[in-house]
Amino acid sequence: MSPKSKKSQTGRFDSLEQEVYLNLWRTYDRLRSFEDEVFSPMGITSQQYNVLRLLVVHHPEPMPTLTIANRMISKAPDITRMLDKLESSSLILRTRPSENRRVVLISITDGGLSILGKIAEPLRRCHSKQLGHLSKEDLAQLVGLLRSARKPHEQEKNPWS
Amino acid sequence: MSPKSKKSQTGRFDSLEQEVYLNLWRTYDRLRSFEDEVFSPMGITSQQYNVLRLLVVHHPEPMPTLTIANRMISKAPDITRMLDKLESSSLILRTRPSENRRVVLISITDGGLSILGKIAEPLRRCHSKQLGHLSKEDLAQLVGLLRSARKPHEQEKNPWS
DNA sequence: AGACAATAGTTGTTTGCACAACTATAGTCC
DNA sequence: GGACTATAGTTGTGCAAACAACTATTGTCT
Repeated sequence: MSPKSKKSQTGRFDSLEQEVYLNLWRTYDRLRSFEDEVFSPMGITSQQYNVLRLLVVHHPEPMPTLTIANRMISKAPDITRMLDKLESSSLILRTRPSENRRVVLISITDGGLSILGKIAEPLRRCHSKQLGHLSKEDLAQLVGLLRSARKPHEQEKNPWS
Repeated sequence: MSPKSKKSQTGRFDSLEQEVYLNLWRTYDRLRSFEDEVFSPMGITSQQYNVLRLLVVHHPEPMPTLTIANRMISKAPDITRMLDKLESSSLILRTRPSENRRVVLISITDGGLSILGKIAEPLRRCHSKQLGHLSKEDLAQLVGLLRSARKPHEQEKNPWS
């Protein structure tokens, strides 16, 4: 057996794929901490922020609960309790239409809109702290690679695919 | 105001940096679910697997608790309880040396080594399912971009920088 | 030697995440 | 039109993560 056996290709990783995955994990973890600094003083989590953001895009149309869950960045089996919190802080409103009493429609309130307004600027600064050191070309390339990395794992007709 | 105002550059994102971050999050989340399928049948989490992996690299030398915590991929404020679980499944061993009774040295047991052996092959398959569809060039480029993305946020003398 | 600071882990508590089982409402098909 | 299936949310439970406060041990300084 030469010194060039199976594992020597990537140093301390078992495969190039593993190296990518672990780098992805690490990078996500490092960058996430910056976002947390923006959201936690406002009393919301990044997942909750994402719900509000989805609602703004559709505003003034409301969205059904599970439609929101499916469009979340990270999947949300706990959507009900999450909306509970947003509702109790009066950032969203729930209504159950009489035409179809199965669905629960969610809409954003003025309070919700106002929080988004207050967050916008600090969040922009946060993203620039996270990644502002990369060139536009690198950023664009990174988006492209990430997209093709997860492509086979996204279902059709999903906004992320 | 032309239709090409501030936000039109990236469609539904506020900035290119945000687009990268959200893509990073989404991609990490999609790929993670595959790993979970490998680890949970073995009764460990991916973080616990990582502890074992660090220990193997140093084996047969033991490692102090906080050294492990610092080398983890995602930071681990909960390291004690995590090691508790590994200890109660007899995958690691704790010793408190009499020369310095502040530190707790952790070493991997035969049971721990054996679990790693059993996981190796399914994990390799998992990584290939996650990212096997990308070319070696794309993978290498992705690692490079991820590394430079988090570079300013890693401290010196950290194995991830 | 005694006070103070630094190091190394542990524990308390709260909050978030995941999976599965459950309830309620609406549509379908003899 | 009553049984069956599909859809839309909700709840129960257990485990993992985050942050801060705490204990124990060692090193330092006068």
